[in-house]
This record gives sequence, C-alpha cells and structure tokens, in this order.
Amino acid sequence: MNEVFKALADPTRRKILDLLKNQDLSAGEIADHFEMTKPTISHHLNTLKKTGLIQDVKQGQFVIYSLNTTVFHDVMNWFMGVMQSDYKVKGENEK
Amino acid sequence: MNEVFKALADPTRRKILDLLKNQDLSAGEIADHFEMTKPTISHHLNTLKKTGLIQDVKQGQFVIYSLNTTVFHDVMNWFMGVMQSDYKVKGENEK
DNA sequence: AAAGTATTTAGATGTTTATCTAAATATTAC
DNA sequence: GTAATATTTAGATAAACATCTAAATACTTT
Repeated sequence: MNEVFKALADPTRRKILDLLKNQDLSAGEIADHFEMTKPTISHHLNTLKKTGLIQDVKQGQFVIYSLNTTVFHDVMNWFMGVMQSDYKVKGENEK
Repeated sequence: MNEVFKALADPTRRKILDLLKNQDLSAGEIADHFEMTKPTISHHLNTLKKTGLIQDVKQGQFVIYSLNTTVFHDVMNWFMGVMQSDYKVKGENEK
C-alpha cells in the first residue's frame, strides 16, 4: 500500500495513468507523450507495474500497457476512511 | 495537487491523518504516537499543513491540529477520473 | 523574572529517487 | 544472419527527503 502511494507521488507516473485510462498503449507510445528519454519512462512504467497499478502484455516487439483499477479501490478506501465515511468501494475480489 | 500526493507518500504522514480523523490533537499528542523525535513530527505536520490537508490553531502553549477534508475531495476526484467514473465528490465550495 | 513545558527552526547527514547515457536484449523484415 | 525497430538493464549523478541534535521561541506558573 505504501508503494502505491509512493508511485502516485510522481507527476509523470500520474500522467501515465491518465493516458492509460483512455486506451491501452505501448511503451513507446507512452514515451512519446513526454520529453524524457525512453529509459526514464521505462523505469516509471516498471514502478507502476510493481505496485499493480498497471499491467503489461507483450505483443510482438511491442509491450502494451493497461490500467488495473483493482489497486485503485484499495487507495480509495483509505481516503474514504479518513473522510469519516463508511462508504467502501467494492473491489473485483468481493463482487 | 502534486504537493498533496507527495505529502501522502509518507507512511508517517498518512498515520497522522488517520489519528486526526478520530479527534483533534496537539503536536505533542501526535508525536507520542511515534518513535521519532518531536522536531521530525513537527516537520511532517508542517508538510501536511502546507498542502492544506490539515490546519492548526494555537491554544495557549499548545498547537491543536485538525483534518481539513476539503483537499481530500480533489484527490478523490482524480481517482474517480482515472477509474472512468463520472462520479464527483462535491466539495464544500460548490455546496 | 525565572523555571518549566510545548513547539518550531536551523543545520547536518545518510538514503532515496528521477534522470541521463551507453549498452544489452528481443523481435521483425529483408 | 544482418539490419532496423522496440524496450529494458546497468551504472552514474544530482536533487529531494526523512531524520537527528542543538538551539530558539512562546506560553504558563510561581
């Protein structure tokens, strides 16, 4: 959970998540949206992947990244808790 | 907004928010919950305060800290956005 | 006004992190 | 199998950050 919050603390990584909410993208397509080198973006993608916020699948020479909203539910629940609400987001696990 | 996410990236600061969700506390009472020095906790409180996540009021020789959930709404809305939902948390401002 | 309690400020230190360049790995096409 | 494209790994560097000790500030009580 701490890793998730740390992953979200970087603006580049949050923008990557914003991009992926619209469509799945390859590592290169993601990198094209930034003025950083591909290795740097690759590092950010790896950070996000380790937390489970995104997942990837190899398609030929490309690696396609996509959002995994499951983890978001956990974070949201923490927020709901702090905000005194008893509302909880229902995750895929307990559907 | 970036400052808020960075503030939330530290486990000590998140625990402080958890403590304050139950009751307002003085700086010293907050520090008592941790095994760190008071200056360190004071620094964390200042970080949280700068983002607006908490607020403080001086009461005699004590400084009483309390949650400010307004800022939480903004963060929650970002999450809602990534999760494709059009649900938005209504802040005090636009009540 | 002196002593005691509460909190913050200042300055130092070690660790973590974001970024880069160069090189390595993997896939496709000729 | 060599060249071209896509992505990651490795290693280096500079900036940011969490923490500490020592000192300063502020309030209360006697």
